[in-house]
Amino acid sequence: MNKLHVNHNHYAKICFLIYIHMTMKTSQLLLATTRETPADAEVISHQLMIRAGIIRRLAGGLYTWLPLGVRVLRNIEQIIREEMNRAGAQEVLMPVVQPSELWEESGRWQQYGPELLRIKDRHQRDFCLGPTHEEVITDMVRKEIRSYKQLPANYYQIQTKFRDEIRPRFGVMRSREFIMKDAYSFHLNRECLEQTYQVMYDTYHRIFERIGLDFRAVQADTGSIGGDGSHEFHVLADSGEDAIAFSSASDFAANIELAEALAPTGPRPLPSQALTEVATPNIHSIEDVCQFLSVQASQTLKTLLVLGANEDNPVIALVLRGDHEVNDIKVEKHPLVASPMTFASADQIKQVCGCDAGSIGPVGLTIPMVVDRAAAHCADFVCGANKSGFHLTGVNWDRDVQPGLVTDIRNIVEGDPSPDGKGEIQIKRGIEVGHIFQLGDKYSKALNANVLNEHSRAQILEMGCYGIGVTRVIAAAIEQNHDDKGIIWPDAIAPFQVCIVPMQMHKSPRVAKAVEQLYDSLQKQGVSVLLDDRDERPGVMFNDMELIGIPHRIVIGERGLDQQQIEYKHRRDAEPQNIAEAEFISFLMAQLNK
RNA sequence: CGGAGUGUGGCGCAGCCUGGCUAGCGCAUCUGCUUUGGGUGCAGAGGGUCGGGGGUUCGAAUCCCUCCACUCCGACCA
Repeated sequence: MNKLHVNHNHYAKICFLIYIHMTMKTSQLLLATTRETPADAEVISHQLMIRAGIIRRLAGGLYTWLPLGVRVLRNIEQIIREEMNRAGAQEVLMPVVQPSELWEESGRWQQYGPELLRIKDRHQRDFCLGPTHEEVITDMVRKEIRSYKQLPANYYQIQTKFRDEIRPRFGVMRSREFIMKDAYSFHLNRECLEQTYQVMYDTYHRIFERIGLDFRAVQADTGSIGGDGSHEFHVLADSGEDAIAFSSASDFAANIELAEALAPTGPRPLPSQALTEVATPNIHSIEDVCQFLSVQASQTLKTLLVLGANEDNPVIALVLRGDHEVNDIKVEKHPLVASPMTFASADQIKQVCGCDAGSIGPVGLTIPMVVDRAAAHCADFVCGANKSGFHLTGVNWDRDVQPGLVTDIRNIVEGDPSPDGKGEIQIKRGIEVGHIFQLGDKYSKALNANVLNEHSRAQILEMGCYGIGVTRVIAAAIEQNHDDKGIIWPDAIAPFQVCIVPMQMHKSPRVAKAVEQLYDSLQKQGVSVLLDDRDERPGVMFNDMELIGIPHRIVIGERGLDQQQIEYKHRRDAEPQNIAEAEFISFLMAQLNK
């Protein structure tokens, strides 16, 4: 009995807290809207976040979240928490500041560049601000998890990260400090990892669907972090920094860096021209060559010299069609080429080819040559003559030069066949908001994270890691949902679901009474409401509410009350509609549950 | 890292080249009036060591030196 009573009080207290959090009057809220667009904000989401009073810049790549912004953040975090918990993950919270020892154990203290912000404490001990938490979580697991019976396990946190970006820009889209949900799973074997990976893949779909974003999961490169399977989750937006290749006919989607460029179909055309050397004084770039010789870029070949992976072949030639771009990720995977891909110096070029960069070509080269599939399919092409100021025309493989190693080393382009054999490639831009990896044993091995298996043998764990850029999701949501008046929040993450804009409330007791009544009953229904109780002109209030993107707007004025009506308009509607006062609450609840 | 640029009330800018009254303007803020279904109008007020330091000069926001901060562009040329 006593216990129940206590619980009841506790429950009432929680309700009260939520109550306060849900509703608000503008007179109590830091509504920091501005009429003018900041000069340094380049993308629309950054401009609107500042104008709507969501963030303020403190220093380069560092932002303060104002009350309105925090409400959006919390909404997103809540969705993520619910879905992660539902997927069986457990929440933890790890330090932002991390000791160098762990990073030395994993080898990343040396590997990471200046992006890792290193600091010393008063005892001159080395620390860093965590750009990610593989080391810390692996350390936790190796200390806490002893038995295979405790596996699999998935731990996540929602926490601040710091990466000292070369050039922070676009507001919170590429900031130095940002909030991330990162999760790390641990398994006895790869099959188990793959299962959890699939669960996370599905969970991410649920999360981004609930937030209300138009997104795609795409196959991605595993990057420097290592491992096998990886998907990126991209919000589609023209301002996105990443290019994604889609098939027009199937659900194939991959980061442009990873999508395989297939060989052109059909046999290579037969030679029809004679090999000719032409003088091309001061002509270097493909563009110049095309203009000078009146040929298409696709009829030319460019030859790049990069450093080799071993001393036997210090310089390697890469041959691509003039209109194609080299893909350094693909190139670095080639056994002959040094990783990271590094261009040969001018001196090395001179030594190997006997000419300047700009006149290099495959004909007569004695170093190993890696030829792109599309380049290998060209006939009667133009290329450098390995003689400064000269090019060759009418060049043909086999007849004039052996193609050597033919493979895929370029970026896929629009119109290429889809790698899965269905349809053509289309390219769209996306904002990366999530990334999931099968890490394997990279960190668990380095940090010796093992458990005893059923045979009482120590066994290194398999790991997966799963990130969501929480703050970036907000910017991406705005990029995707705005108009010339401001933000249009998806309902699930809006700082308030509903706003009430009263007309002349401070002069009309009748309006004031109707407004208070509605505000109270919506509060009781658990609706998150913002009441604009400022003594401002209607235009000011309308503009502010539209700028900050509240999805549902209620207007109460003498005019409507005379006819027992209340005005409703969704942020996306062109025109408001008048609803009978008596039915208004049920009407609104129906709108909210749409 | 390379290149370009900026720093003047809370924000956005003018003034600087050609040194000289009391450093201006717009927005925002405060007061009063006005107005009230789409950023209204009028009047008034507060708020600045002109990024820091040094120098030239009778006199420096302005010219010179130096330091700092920030922003933008570039980092595949073949």
